[in-house]
Amino acid sequence: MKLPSEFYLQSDVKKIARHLLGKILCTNVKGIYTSGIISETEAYEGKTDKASHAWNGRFTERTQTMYEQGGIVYVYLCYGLHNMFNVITNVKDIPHAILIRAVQPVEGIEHMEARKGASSTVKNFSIGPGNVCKIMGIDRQHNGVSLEGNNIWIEDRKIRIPSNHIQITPRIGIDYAEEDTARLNRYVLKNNKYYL
DNA sequence: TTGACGATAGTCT
DNA sequence: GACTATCGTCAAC
Repeated sequence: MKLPSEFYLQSDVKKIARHLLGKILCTNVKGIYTSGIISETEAYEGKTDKASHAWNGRFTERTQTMYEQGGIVYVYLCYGLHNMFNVITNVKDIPHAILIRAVQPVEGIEHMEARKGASSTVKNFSIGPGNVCKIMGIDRQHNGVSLEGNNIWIEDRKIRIPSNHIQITPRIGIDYAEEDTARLNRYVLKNNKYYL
């Protein structure tokens, strides 16, 4: 059921981002198991993408995770308080990443509610990259963790997403990226109450 | 060593 | 719809 490591090694990060829709993101943090269907992703195309932390080959202590081989997790802090969860793809030294922006809660919903301190019926309960991390229990301790391990992984439960249920749009929240802001790298599951 | 700023979310009008 | 909390990172000094 777990996605094989080959899935993350593919070279087309946009294609992977599209195929992640409908997959199940699972976490087991501090003995608590939760899972959700991935319903929104964004692809970041490494060195050639100004919106990426690794643009133009930028390499720092923080971004070194992105240069590892695909199949690991990249988590970092934004605005001083929000964790962002990314899946690293492609082979070593190609810093491709996919930001998970939204999920649809499946298992362990009561634990998600406890983590967030709110009912799952509230608007935006699981929408937005910061919220995804919060309800799934993901934080910066998980940076660099393998998706083949038993803390965070992604399963294929054979949920088929018809291509006409996928909406492709420009990415958001990256106005600083100049011309790359307009790239159509965002994939959203349509007809789904768990998306905006 | 320091300062400017961000792949946001929640709150208040 | 606008406003701001809040701090790790990074690049410049």
